[in-house]
Amino acid sequence: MARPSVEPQRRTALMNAAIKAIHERGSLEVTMSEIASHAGVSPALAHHYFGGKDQLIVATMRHLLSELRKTTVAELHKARSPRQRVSAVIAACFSPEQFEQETVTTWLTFYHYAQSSNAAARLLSVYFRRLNSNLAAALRELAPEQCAGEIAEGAAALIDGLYLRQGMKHAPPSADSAIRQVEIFIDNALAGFAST
Amino acid sequence: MARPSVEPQRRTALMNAAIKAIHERGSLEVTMSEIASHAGVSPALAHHYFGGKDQLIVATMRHLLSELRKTTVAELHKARSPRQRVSAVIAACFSPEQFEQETVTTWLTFYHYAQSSNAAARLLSVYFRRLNSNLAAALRELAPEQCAGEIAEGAAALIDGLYLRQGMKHAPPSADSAIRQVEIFIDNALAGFAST
Amino acid sequence: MARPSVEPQRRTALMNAAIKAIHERGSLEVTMSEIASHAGVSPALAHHYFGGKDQLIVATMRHLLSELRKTTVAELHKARSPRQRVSAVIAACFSPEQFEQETVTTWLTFYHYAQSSNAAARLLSVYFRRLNSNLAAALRELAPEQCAGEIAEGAAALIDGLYLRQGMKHAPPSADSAIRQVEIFIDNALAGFAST
Amino acid sequence: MARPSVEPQRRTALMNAAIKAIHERGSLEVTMSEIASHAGVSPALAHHYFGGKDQLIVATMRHLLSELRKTTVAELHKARSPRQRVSAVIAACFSPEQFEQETVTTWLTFYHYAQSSNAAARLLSVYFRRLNSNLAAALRELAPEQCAGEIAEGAAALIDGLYLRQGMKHAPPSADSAIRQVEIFIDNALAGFAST
DNA sequence: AATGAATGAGCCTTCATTCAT
DNA sequence: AATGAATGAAGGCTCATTCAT
Repeated sequence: MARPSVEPQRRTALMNAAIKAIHERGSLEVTMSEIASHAGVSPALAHHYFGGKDQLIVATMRHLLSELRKTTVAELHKARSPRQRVSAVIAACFSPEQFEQETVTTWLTFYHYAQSSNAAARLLSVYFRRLNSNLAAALRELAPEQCAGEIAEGAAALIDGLYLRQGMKHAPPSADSAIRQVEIFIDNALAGFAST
Repeated sequence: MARPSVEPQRRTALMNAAIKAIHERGSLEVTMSEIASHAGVSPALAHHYFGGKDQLIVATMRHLLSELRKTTVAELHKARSPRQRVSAVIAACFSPEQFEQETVTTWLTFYHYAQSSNAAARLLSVYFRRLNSNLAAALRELAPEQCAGEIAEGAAALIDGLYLRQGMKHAPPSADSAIRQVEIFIDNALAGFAST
Repeated sequence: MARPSVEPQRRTALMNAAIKAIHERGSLEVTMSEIASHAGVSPALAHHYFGGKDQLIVATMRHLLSELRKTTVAELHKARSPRQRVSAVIAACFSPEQFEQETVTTWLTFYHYAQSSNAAARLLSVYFRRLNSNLAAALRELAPEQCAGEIAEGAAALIDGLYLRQGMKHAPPSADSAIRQVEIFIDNALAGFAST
Repeated sequence: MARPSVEPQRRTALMNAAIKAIHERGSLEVTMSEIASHAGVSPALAHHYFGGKDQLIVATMRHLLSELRKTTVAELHKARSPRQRVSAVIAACFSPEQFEQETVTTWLTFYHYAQSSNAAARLLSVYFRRLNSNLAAALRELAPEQCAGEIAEGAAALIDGLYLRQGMKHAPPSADSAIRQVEIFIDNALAGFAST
């Protein structure tokens, strides 16, 4: 039986180490050494597996993005109505895995990174589109096309804003109140449309 | 008559140069040389006037913040009702001076910087409090204490989210749609409360 | 019967791989990985068989030198007169095996290497002496001791110079014209001595 | 009166330091630190003035080349006949400034460098052309076109070969014997032509 | 016999910062 | 008031080399 390759383990370990390191510094201004030592390996190994710092960062972004996606898919699977599907998307964004301090900080750092890295910008725009289309798809069954799009946009912006503010605080994240804010936003928006 | 010192001019020029440079790079990873040459002076002079890079950055933040404050005060001055005062605060946030591409980019960069700089964090928390209290003060005359606070928080988060998304795009900012989003949010929220 | 060891094959393969790699880079700044992958093996194996990069390089030099020697001996064997022996030595230097692009490049690289490696310098001085004594031995039968030595020295320098210039060009080597240059040199030198 | 800029001084000092350092190591595998400390400055300054290691190396080549050119021009100026012009070119190549140990080593190193650097290759080909045309121009007045070209090529190759061999030795250079070799080569070649 | 995994050491380069003028 | 000159400190990256399997 072939000896199982350690590469995937190392890669995952290094990406998690990157998240930790980024959270500690609060920015991408972390050294490869810092990241590597968080993973208990040498900086050279990080280069070996990722080819460079930028690539490690981007891989980590991709990693986080795919985690979010998995969570979203899982939540959507449980939903039984359009409105529940909206809630599912929101819940995924603020699920414990996504909304813990380290992840939020890293997330915001990536937002920032996207301003100078094309690769990062592309990844984020994928996320933007996905979030938007997930929300809009469900909302279109609850409001006319026009409104659905606008509500989705507002909700997405609100979610980002809540992340951002969460990232600023040094307090542990309170997912519940964040979720409530967005849910109320949706409810009010749908009600506002109906009463027109 | 004493020859007027050029110091204030230089300081302002350098802070504006910093904003430009930060916008170009999309991050604080700009060299002092870059900033200085944007202002047409030597890097050494920037040091002379500000004492260091961090201090120049923080001064620039303060500068931006005070601009926003002035605009807000001016807008509030024109308001004739509580609801108009809410709109005034919103309008100030998205006023042309504040919401042009360069400023938005810089703003986001500062958000990010606050995660690793205490001075920046302090400044931002001042902004947070002020925005929140401005909104809440007006809202308290339109909804009960409890609700007012929550609506203010939501509005603030939404504003930040809209800034953030604006900063990502490479398109020119569209203040109007942003304002509309927030205004509708407020309206819906107030309506939602009323119907309870 | 014992399975024949693969060691000699591997060693030869690695030395040829080194020649190829050196030619491609145009210098000794090739990585062990490059060399090893040219031979289709892992870098670790190259270490295993040679003990280190320097030793692989030196072994490759020795390899090339012994090839040249074989060719020279073969050519000398065919010669039937002193003058033909001179031509034999020259012909060997520019024989197809020796004077192909890859070999020339590698050869020059070794010249360069000799400036910082004692082992390389020793090997090269062996080559120098051998070339010189081969030429001088034949020439002594055509001119007095004194002259023979000087002509041999000149011829050797000329040969090196032609190699050097060949190595610079990116065109395929033209052995014929090189040989002609040296032969004419010899002829003229002998004629020059005679007319004294 | 304007303070005289130290830039030219530093640049020259650094190029000379590079020559020294290269001579010591016998190759371009010298660190910027080594070079800089030979010049008594920090490595950062070398970068400041040259932009990088490669550029410092190429500048040094250019420097050496222009020295050689100056010497050649000066020697040619003293020549009174075609044959003397040939001698002038040869003398320049082996003049004390050019043919001291350090310079020779550096020169050979550059030959080698040209195999992997386009900039270096371009510079060297300029030297080649110049040397060749200087020799050929003078020779054309002493022998027919055809021959002149071939003799010039041979002389150039011989000169390079003598440099190369000088660079190998650890003994001080003996310009005289080198010059004599080339002069005899020329004389014999011209005589050889005449007797045809 | 052979290699994947891992690392230590070292180099180029960048940049904020200082200082003499 | 202003700057050219210079540097120390630090980070990303490469690569020969080692070792357990």
